[in-house]
Amino acid sequence: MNDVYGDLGWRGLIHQTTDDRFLSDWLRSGSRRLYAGFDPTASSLHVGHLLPLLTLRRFQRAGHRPIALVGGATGMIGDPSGKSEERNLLSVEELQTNIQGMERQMRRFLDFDAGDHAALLLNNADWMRDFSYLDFLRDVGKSFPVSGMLAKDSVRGRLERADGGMSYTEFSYMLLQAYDFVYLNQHFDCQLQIGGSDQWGNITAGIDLARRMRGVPLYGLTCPLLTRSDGVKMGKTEQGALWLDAERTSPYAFYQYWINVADEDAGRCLRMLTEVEPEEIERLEGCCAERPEARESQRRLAQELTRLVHGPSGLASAERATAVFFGAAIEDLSDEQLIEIFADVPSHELPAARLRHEGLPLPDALVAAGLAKSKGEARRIIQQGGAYVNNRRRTDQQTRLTDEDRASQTVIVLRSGKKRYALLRFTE
RNA sequence: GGGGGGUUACCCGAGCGGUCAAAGGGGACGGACUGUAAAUCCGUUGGCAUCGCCUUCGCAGGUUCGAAUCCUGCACCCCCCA
Repeated sequence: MNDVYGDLGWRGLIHQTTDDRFLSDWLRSGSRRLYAGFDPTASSLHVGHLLPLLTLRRFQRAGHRPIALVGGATGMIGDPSGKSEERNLLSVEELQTNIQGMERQMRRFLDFDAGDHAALLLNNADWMRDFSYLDFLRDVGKSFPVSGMLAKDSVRGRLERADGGMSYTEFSYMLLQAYDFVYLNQHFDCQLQIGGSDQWGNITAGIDLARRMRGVPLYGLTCPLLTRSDGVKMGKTEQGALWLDAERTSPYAFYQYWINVADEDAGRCLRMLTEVEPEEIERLEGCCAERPEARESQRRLAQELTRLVHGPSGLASAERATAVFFGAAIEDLSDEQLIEIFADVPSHELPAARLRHEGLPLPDALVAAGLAKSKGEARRIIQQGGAYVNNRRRTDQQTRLTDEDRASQTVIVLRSGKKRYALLRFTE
C-alpha cells in the first residue's frame, strides 16, 4: 500500500477527519473500500466535483476500492448543506439524464474494470426506491435524535436566517445520506466516506447512525473547499460554472481558466488537483518564485487538468487554439480545425459570391461579423491598427476580401483588437 | 388648487439664437506597455460618404436668414405652498 494518507496530507487535501491516527494505519494495512457521493444536479460535473472525484482516484491508484455514489434518491430532495435557500426540486426525467451524463464523465477518473480494486458506481435510488416511509421511520428515523440534527451547522445556519427556515424535506436529507453510509457499509464493506468540508455534518450523521443501528465504527474525511487566494470559489467564471463537459465548456476555455490562475494559487492547485509528483511540484514552485512571468506552474496545471478531463486530443486542440488566439498566423488549417478552435467565437454566414468580383470591403466584413456596429466604427478600427484578417493586421481602408483571404475552405477569421474574434463563413 | 425646477448622445452632465455633431467625466472600443495579471499612458467614441451630405438635444407645432438654445401646446419627473 502506498502512503496515500501522507500524500493527501502533503497536498493539503485533508481538512478534517474523524480519527487521524487510525485512518493513517488502517489505509496502510489493507485495500479499503471508501465512498463519496455526487448528487445529480446537472447533466455534467463541474470543477467543484473535481476535488472529491480526484481524491477517490488517488485512493484507487494507491490500491483502495472507491465507490462513486450517484444520488438518484438524495438528488430528489436536495442537500441543504452550504445552501442559503430552499432548493427547487428536479423532475425524475431530469435526474435520469443528469445521472447518465455524470456517470459517463466519471469513467474518465475512476477505473471500473480494475479487477480486485475496481471502482464501483452505485445509485442510492436502487435501495431507497422500495424503502417504505413507515419502514424508514421505524428503522432509521428512530436512531436520529432531533436535538443532534438541529445542532448541525447546515441546519442551524438555515434556521437562523431571518427569511429562513427549511422544509421538512430538506431537513430529512441528512437521514438519507446517513443511511447510504450504513447501507454501503453493510453490503459493500465500506467504512470511510469522503467529501467536501461542507459534508462534515452529513458524514458524521452517518457514522452516528451506524453506531446506533449496527454498533460498528465508521470513519470520515473531508477535503478543504478549493478557493482562490482572494476567497472566491475556484471554478467560477463570469459565465457560470466551469464544466467538465466539452459541450458546455470548451477544452480551450477550460485550459485558459487554469493558465490564468493567480500566481499565489498555482502551487496549491497543482498539489490538490494534479498527480504531479511532489518533487516536481516543488521545483515548479521554485520557478514560479524566481521567474513568475514564465508561469510554468500555470502551464503545467492547465496541461495536466485538460489532459485528465478532455484527453490528449482535447489538450492538443486547446493548445492549438491557444497558439492561434495569441497571435500565430492562421494558415493551412481545415474548416474542421478552425471551427473547433473558434468554438466559443461567434460566426456569421455570408454567400460565397461576396468574395468574388470586386470582393468584400473590409469595413463591411467587420460589420457583418459583428465586430463593429457601423461602417464608421469599422473604419476607425482599421485606421487605429486594430483590424486583423486571419491574424494579420490590415491597415488599408480600401482592403477588399477575396477568395484569396480564406483561411480554410469556407472561413475567414476576423479580429478586432487583441482578442475580439469573429468568423465569417462563406457558403454557396 | 397655487408657485418653481427639470427632461441633452450608452450613463452622468455642461450648453441658453449662429463659430454645436454639441464641453467634461464614466463606460466602451483601438493602440503602447506587460506575464494571456493589475496599474499606467495615448487615441477614438451619431450615420453615410474619397473634408460634403443626412439624422440627433422629451413629443408636436410656431417665430427667425438661422434654434439644443426663443414662443405655444402635450407627456413625464422633482421641489415648495395649501
